[in-house]
Amino acid sequence: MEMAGAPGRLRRLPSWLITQTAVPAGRLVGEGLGAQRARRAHYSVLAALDEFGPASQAELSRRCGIYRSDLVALVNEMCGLGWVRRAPDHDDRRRNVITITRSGEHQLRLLDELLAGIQDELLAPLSPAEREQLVRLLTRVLEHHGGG
Amino acid sequence: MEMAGAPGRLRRLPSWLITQTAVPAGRLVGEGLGAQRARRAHYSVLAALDEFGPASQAELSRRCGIYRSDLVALVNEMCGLGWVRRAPDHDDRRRNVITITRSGEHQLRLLDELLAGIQDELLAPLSPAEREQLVRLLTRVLEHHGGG
DNA sequence: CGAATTTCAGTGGAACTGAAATTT
DNA sequence: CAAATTTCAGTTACACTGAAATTC
Repeated sequence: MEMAGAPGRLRRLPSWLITQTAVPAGRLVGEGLGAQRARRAHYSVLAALDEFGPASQAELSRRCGIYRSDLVALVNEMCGLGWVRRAPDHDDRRRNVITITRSGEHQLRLLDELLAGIQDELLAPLSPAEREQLVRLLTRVLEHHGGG
Repeated sequence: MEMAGAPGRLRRLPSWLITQTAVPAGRLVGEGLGAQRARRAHYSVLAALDEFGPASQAELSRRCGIYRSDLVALVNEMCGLGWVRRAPDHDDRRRNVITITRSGEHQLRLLDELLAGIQDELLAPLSPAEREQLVRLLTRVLEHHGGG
């Protein structure tokens, strides 16, 4: 929403700046992905499968920071959209093996380009050097809190 | 949750870093405030009332970036906790005037100290100069997207 | 009349918890 | 037996929408 004249206490509070910047970030990404019938978690799973190959839902959970419980419905959706396949793992029958499809790979490339444009929009006021600096700082904060 | 080995596509994506850093930020703030029976929005409203004086709910909505609809329940809670008072505005009978109480001012100071400690925890890996740099970069991004 | 304010009743994605069933 | 995996059934804070009633 449009915010006018927030209190100085908030404007100077790093945690507030981070969560508040996450609002337009999430909105831009959500709108962009939504136009391709996708959400953030979909992209994360596609990226993990593309980078690390077929994986169990538990592994996807760890790689993507998505709860195992939430992954069930997510993989259901992605199967329905034809982006991944779910098959039982015959070596460990507790597991499912999730595999990206051709269609999923195509979707991933498409979302890559879409998201690149969204980064430009989100970080419009920053120079390339400043964008890198922001990425470096956030990466260190995130790694410190169990993200790495 | 614990995340291990996220895909490079995600780790390099600024929008992902921002929304992902917002998770520990929101968790730390939520836990800290929760110990004082407070939430983020409570602090925002107290800060706005302290800095700008008594205000209508619509003004608080604009200042804090909280929807007018959500402010109703919020102010109800804060009245119940004794942090603010709600009174009809006799000059404009559409409005309520929300005023911070002594107890609310005391609570605000308490939350100020609590949140200062949480910033230290959140930004632990960054030097003071780097924290300022992060604040400057995020401020510019936020102002560009209607936050200022 | 149009516009602003308060309020109620919702939706929807996201983060998170607890537990049951199965298998290792 | 303990530990891991999948799945289901929730909860909670948050961002957001739509509309009614009242007043300016």
